[in-house]
Amino acid sequence: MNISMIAKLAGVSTATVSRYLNQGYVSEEKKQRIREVIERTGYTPSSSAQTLRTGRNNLIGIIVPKISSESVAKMVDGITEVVAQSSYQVLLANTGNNTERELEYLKLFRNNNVDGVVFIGTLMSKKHLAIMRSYKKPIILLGQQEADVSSVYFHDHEAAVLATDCLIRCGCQNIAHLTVTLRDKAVGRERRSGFMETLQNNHLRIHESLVAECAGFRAEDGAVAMQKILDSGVPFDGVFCAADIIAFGAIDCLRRAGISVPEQVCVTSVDNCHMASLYSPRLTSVDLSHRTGGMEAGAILIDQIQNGTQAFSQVGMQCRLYERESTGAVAEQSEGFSVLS
Amino acid sequence: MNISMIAKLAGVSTATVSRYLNQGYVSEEKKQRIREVIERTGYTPSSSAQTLRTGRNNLIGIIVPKISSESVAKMVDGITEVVAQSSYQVLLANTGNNTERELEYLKLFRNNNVDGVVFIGTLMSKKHLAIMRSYKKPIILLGQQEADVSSVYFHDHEAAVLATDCLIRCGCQNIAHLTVTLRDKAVGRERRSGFMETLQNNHLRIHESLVAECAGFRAEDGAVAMQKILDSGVPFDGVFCAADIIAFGAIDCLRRAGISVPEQVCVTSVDNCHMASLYSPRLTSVDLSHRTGGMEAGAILIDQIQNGTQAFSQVGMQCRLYERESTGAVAEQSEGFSVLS
DNA sequence: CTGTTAGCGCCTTCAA
DNA sequence: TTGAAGGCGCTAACAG
Repeated sequence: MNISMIAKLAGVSTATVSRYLNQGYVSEEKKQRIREVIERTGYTPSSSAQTLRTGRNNLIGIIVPKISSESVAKMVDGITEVVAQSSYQVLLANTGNNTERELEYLKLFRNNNVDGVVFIGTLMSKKHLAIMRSYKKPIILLGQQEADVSSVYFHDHEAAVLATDCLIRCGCQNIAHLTVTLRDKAVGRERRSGFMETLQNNHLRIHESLVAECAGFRAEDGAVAMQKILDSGVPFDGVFCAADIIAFGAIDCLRRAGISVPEQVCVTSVDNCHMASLYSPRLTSVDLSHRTGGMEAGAILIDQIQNGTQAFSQVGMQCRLYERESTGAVAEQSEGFSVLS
Repeated sequence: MNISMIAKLAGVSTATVSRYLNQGYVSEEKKQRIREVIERTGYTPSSSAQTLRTGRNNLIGIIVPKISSESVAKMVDGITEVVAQSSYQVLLANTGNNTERELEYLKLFRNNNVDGVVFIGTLMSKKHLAIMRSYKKPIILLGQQEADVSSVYFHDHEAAVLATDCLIRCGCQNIAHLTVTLRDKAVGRERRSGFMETLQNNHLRIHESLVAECAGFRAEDGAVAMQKILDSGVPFDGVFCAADIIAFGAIDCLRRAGISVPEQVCVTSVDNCHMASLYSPRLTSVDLSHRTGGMEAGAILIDQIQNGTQAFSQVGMQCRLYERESTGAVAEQSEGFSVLS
């Protein structure tokens, strides 16, 4: 079933059907006939033919490091929500944290396939930036901020400030930090600098032994790092963790060591993942608006595709602190199980 | 840059270049020349032209209810891993638990776009089944089992048996169950029937007031249902929850009621989500192999596409019980934070 | 082993 | 307002 069949059945030319389908320079009478035939036959134009002819694919590509990461899934959820309201569809490339594959998909998408790309980046190499800066198609970097690349980023530095500040307000004097690799600009560098800066602004000492780098993004990595700090023997009364999952590991480690949260040590982190409000103790954490960030990135991308504006835009998302039990706060009325309280 | 440019530069015909790109009925000498030109120019064939010509799209569609659900994300992760090893790419449709949209995407994919579909279903209506059974293209149902539709499903019934049996082995005599809507065959009907059957086989009484249906898949829904059972006043010493997230809500509710897990009440559930081994108490849960199920579905689909075998295949995934603190078990050596023990 | 050729289905001038 | 016609880039006979 193709356009010429429809044309024949409706007694018009293929050009008229095509106009009907697109712009609409068609008399009311013929419109009726065409509409009727299309409904009766259930005809849908071939997207590959349309693409071949117009060069437009109606496809956007998303490159993610790991779809089974909660924050990544939230961002993708946001993107798909926005995209679903347009005529675009989403091509998903899940690289499994493999940097080489990221580059491959970046190239693959550029050469063919898609009208635009959302790239959820973690470790940005020179190669990544080179490709992105010379990309022929609209591309939005999501979750990281880099010069000369349109990006939707999260306020990692500010989030760390909020989380650290919260510890200080709780009376913590000796604050530890569980960080991640500095090669990750957002989670590593930005959050660490927010932490450092806040301590300095409050004239608190930064003890080297109280900063430990986690080997990865697993709870176990957080527990190992926490243990390392415990082993150092330097006393502390607060811990700022670079991510919730690390905080869970850290709290677990503290529990095993017989240290209670928040009575002896307060804990904060960043991400406000789903379990943060369910864990025991409920975790004080900073929400970065991952889902909204995804929506924003999707909207900007579609706008760039449709208006051909390659203008750089850098958008930072709001972040917000949720104070919970791990810093001694009581659960808010609005969240958790208010039904029961 | 198209195939005829390459042909001209290499001094051969387009057909030869095409053969080089596909089957390869080309002399060694011309192969060399073509390879050289392609590398120099960075040429990639236009996938839309290929699709138009061959009818093959090299695209598979995945329809999911909610990408930000952990189990769904795991399945998608599995699918993408398998698909990445082929020449196919993945089109993701995230319906946001909207049944109408599921049907729309099912049709959209059928009419155009894709060579095959993996459908992660939850609530299967007559319409769903009708469309799937008359689908012109290979389609795999993932996570549910239905007659006349190729499917990769999880052993929900058996998982419930394992989880319930575990409670009985722990000495529980009055076991409650937090279930979900029976319209969800896998999570609702199958898990409930596994629970019922196990009680009967063990000559244990099923008390109506000890079975409560959760309004949804949120921790809060689990907490509300648990509270309803508490309010009934009927004593119980074990709870089997239809899903981990429900169990977290239930445990939270019990904690607020001053009931300790596992000392007074043992808790088990199904999903073995990431937090199950991190929660406090660590949650005894049955793993359904979501990720492996995704890989299986992807592999079967690609096989069906490539071999044209529309033969039905029904594959059930393995399930496995992980006994943890919520039923009084000590953490296994192999999981959790063995580094610290 | 290689080149010529005829479309795949659609959109888009151009002329009417 | 409409129809005729060319061609997007590629593949698969077919003939050599």
